This record gives sequence, C-alpha cells and structure tokens, in this order.
Amino acid sequence: MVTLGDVAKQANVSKMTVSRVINHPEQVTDELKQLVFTAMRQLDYRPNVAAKALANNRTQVIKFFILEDIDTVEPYYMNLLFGIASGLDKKQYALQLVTKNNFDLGGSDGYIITGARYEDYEWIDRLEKPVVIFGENRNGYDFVDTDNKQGTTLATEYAIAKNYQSIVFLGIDVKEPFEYSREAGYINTLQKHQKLPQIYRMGNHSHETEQFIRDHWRQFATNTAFIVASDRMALGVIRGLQAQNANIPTDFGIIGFDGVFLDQVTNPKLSTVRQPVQDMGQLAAEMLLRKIDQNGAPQGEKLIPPELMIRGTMRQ
Amino acid sequence: MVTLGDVAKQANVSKMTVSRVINHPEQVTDELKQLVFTAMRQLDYRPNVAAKALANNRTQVIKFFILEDIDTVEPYYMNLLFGIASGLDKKQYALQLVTKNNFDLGGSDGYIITGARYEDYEWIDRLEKPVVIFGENRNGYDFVDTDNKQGTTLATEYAIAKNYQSIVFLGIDVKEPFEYSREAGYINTLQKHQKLPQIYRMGNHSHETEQFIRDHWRQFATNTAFIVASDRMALGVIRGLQAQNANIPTDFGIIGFDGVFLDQVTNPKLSTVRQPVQDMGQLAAEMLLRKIDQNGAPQGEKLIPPELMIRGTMRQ
DNA sequence: TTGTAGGCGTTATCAC
DNA sequence: GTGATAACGCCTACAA
Repeated sequence: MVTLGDVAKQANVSKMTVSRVINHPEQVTDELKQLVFTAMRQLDYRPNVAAKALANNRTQVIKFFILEDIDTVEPYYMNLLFGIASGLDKKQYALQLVTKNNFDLGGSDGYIITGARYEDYEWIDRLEKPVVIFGENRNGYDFVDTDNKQGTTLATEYAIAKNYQSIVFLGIDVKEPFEYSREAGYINTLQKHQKLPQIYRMGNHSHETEQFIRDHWRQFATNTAFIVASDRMALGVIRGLQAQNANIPTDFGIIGFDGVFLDQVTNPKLSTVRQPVQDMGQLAAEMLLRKIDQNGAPQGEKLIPPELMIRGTMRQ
Repeated sequence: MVTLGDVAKQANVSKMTVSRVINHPEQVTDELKQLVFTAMRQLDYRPNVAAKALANNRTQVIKFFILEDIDTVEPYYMNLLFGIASGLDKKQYALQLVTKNNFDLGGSDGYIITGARYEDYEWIDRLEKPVVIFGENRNGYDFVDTDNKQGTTLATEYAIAKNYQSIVFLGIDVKEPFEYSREAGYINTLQKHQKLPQIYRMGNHSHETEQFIRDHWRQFATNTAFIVASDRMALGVIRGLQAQNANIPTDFGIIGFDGVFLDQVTNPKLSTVRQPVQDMGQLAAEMLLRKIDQNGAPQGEKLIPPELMIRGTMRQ
C-alpha cells in the first residue's frame, strides 16, 4: 500500500507537504505541487479513507433515511440512490441506507432524509450532524426537490393549449408541501385562463384511480384532460378510460408526474412531468458535503425544473 | 466521544480486554466480560469504525456493482439494495454503489456484483478482494440467486394442473445461466408430462411481448397459458391479450417472474414467481462478510426457493 | 512556505 | 487470561 510517506519520499518533501497538496493546495508553491503530483501518479497513490476519517474525527459515511413506505414509490428511489451515490463517491463518502426497520442515528457525518412528514421534524431537529432534506418542506430546512409547481403549470398549460375543454386534477390525499405545490401550479394556471379548478384526491395507487374513473365516468365529458399527481395513479386512469373504450388522446388526455419508470410500461406511452431524479440526488449529496465542509452552514433550497414529456396519452 | 479507553477505565481493566470482549470474547473470563458489558452500556459506547478500519487495514466499505442497464430492471434492484444494506449494517459496513458510469475498483474490502455477463469475468478474475456474484453463474464463483429452475417448474406445474392445454414460454433473448435455468424448469416439466415445449425469445420489454401477441395471435388457441420470464414482459402479454378481447384467466393464463413491483400495477393482478429479493440481498451481504472474515475462502452457491403467487391472471 | 511532533481510536504482538 | 507497547495513515498545531 502506498502512503503519504511513500509519496513524500519519492518527491523529496515532507509528508505534510503532500497532505497540503491534497487538502490545502493554495498553501504550496506550484513547483512543489508539480513534484508531488507526479510522484502520486508514479506510485498510483490512493489516500486511505479510514486514516483520514480517524484524523478528522469523521466517519466518511452519510446516512440516507427513507421514511416513506418503499413499496409505493420504489422505482423512483433507485434513481435517487444512484444520484446520491455518485455525488458521494467523488469525495470518498460511503452510503448507509436507513429505513424504519434498521433505524440508527449514530455513526455518520451527515444525513439525507426523504419522505419526512410533519411529525418527523421533531427528531430531525435533534440531529447533531448536518441534514439535507430531499423533498419540499416549509420549515426552513435545506432541501432539494423538483419544482413541483412549475411541473403542473407546464402540464396544465399544455392541456389548455391543446384545447382540452375540461381539465381535472387527480391528487394524492396527503397534506404535504409537494402536493400543495402541484395543486397550486394547476389551480393558478386554470385561474389565469379563467377556468374552474376541479380537484379529486385519493391514495397513490393505480387501482384507486381506476376505480375512480369507473365510478365517475358519467361526469367527464369528452374532451377532458387529467393532470395526475403521479405516474402510478396515471396508470390507473389509462386503464379506467380504456375500460370505457374512451379514445386516448383524442377525447381524453392524461399527464402523469415522475417520469422515472412506470411511464415506460403503459400503452399508449404515458405523457408525464419528468423529474431528473438522478441529478437531484447528486445535488442533494453535493449540498450535504458542502454543508459538512462549512460546519453546518445553511444551504437554502434548490428547486430543479422538471421537463414535460409529451407522448401517446396527449394530443401532440 | 466515548472510546475504548473510557470503557476500560470504567470497568477497571485495560483497553485490550475491552477490545477482546468485542472481537475475541472467548479469550476473556465471564467475570470480566460482564464488567465490560455493563461499562459499555453505562457509557453508551460506540466503536469508532474508522479507527477499527485503520488498525485492521480495512475500509469497512463494500462496493456493489450493477453492470446491467438500470432502466430495464430498476424496481428489482431497490429491494436488493435494501437487503444488502441491512446485511452490511449489522457489521458496520457501508455501501458504495458502482455502475458503468462511476467505475472504480479501489478502496473496499469486497465486492458484490450483479448483472455480470460472460465478458465481465475477465476483470472480475483480477479483483484482489473477495467477490460474491448476485445471479447464477457457472464459472465457479460464489453466488446467490433465486432457484430459477424451480420457479418455472412451479409455474408450469400449476398451469398443467389447472388444465391449460397449451403452455408457452416467453423468454429473454440473452445467453445467460438464469435464462437457461428458467427455460430448463419449463422444458423439463413439459417433458415429464409428455407435452411439447414451445419457446419464443425476445427483449425484456412490455411492448415487445405485446407486439408478439398481436402478431402471433392466430397461433394461440383458447386454453393457453403463458409462462413469462419477467413481470415486465408479462405486462405486455396482458395488454396484448386484452387488445384481442381475450378472456383472462378463463381462456388464457399468464404467470410472470420477479414479483417485485410491476405485479402490483396490472389489472387483473399478475400471477408471478416471487423472488425474495430483499432476503437474497441480505444473504449475499452476509456471504461476502463471511468470506472476508475467512480470508476469501469459497462460500459456494446459494439458491433461494421462490414462491408462486397466484392471482387474477390464472385460474384459481 | 515547509517541516516536526504528537495524537486520533483501535488492534496485533509480545510479555507477564 | 490480562496488560503494555507500538503500530495503522493522516492531519492539526506549532516551530523553523
């Protein structure tokens, strides 16, 4: 194993100079820096994470809490996880996955938390290491999320532009900021066009929306577009409409939300508001590492613009 | 921070005794062990992973390689990941996710690799740390997988028992052991019942199987069951059959494979061969940690029996 | 700007 | 069966 010392010898400098080249390069002359760099390359030096962690009183581990029920949102999180992992990798941080089952707060340099609900903030407040929340919140925590409001705004504007007369929103029946924001984008856009909002809320399951369409089929005139708060629910809407032999997209349009996986497996292909989840995960990781670096200084909020993907379930 | 030394002082023993209580308890008298345990509890001692790693020349990190294209199998891996994570957590190992994008071999105590294809074994052979493969292979590597053959055997036997006359297998067009095993379970069972196997292979996508049903609709007499190599493909079969107004499950039956997520979002609910992916992940992690502990000693293969889930797409 | 000494928390080794 | 000592590789604090 090649150590700092080996590199130092090779470059004819002290260990500290090598250490500085890595951590505080501005304190070292360019000349020595070059010497050290070539020595590192020659020896293929890899810093020892454990030693670094020990000396810094760090763990080089970030805990990722998924507080939500995995089943309901599973495909989404895979991308998130990959994003986070690639953000952490760059600085040699490793990941520890935490769910309600293996709950353990200790032994990490910071936390990324997703699926946090109102009641969770009590214990989150007591955490002693830096925290970044994945998902909108209005309690002043640093966070990363899609710009939910913009997402439904884009979707609603599109539906109006394509002349769907009636535009209905199917939301998730939770009292959480992300849902409020999605509804707000829809409501504001309708108001702007002097149309009346029509919102129904239910659980985030395809069978619930399918049943809903079945039950309320009579209410929806031809030429209706459904703006739906998740792809999973949109899936059920498609099935419900197809069961009535409705003509998609000519008479009925559907736009989901997420764009992570389920939009790939419907027929016709689902139009959706695509979140760049992987990028968002990476951003969350970077935000947390920066926060750790800055001794917990606030990082603010980061809203990532989503992308409207128009496919088979909407008029083009 | 509470250290070994603090515990030692509290228990009136040396640091080494405390260390031994943790790592080699058999070398310590019960009397002292009790003293140390209560001291640890009183002080809420948490071992410092970094220090341990440094002293042992370890990293306490396991790398998990996903070589497969994530998009196609996404929901599956989430469970796997959680299983692995919970297996590692117990021994204070952290996880590092590696894909083709952030490929990096260094800095870990071992590897779990999934999605490995024939050509990958060249570099896998050169890895210097213990490896466990997730997924069947016939090159002598230690692995964990579902008992694929048993899975399709169960499915095929069930279809026969329920008197579907014609039983067709839709497989994935890859030359990999897991696929061979799934086909073998089907073929052997048909042979046993003196029926003729009928196998079609295509890409692991719902639209391919949907198109396939459309194109070959005429060939399939009423009273046919489809044994399908993935839930994703089974989804397309359902859609294809529904497009022909086929009667499921009375005239046509479908059994998928995986049981991880997609089986939840179809209508009727998909019958499937359910893999306990999360448990499998945990087993892989445990196998790897044991292997590390035993200096790389071979661990053999572990085939986990799957479970046949009969739901709406098959006669009950 | 660069180098030296000491310590981070743990464990292996070798005495007793 | 138990304890003292010296590592492990790196970084902070201080000295030059």
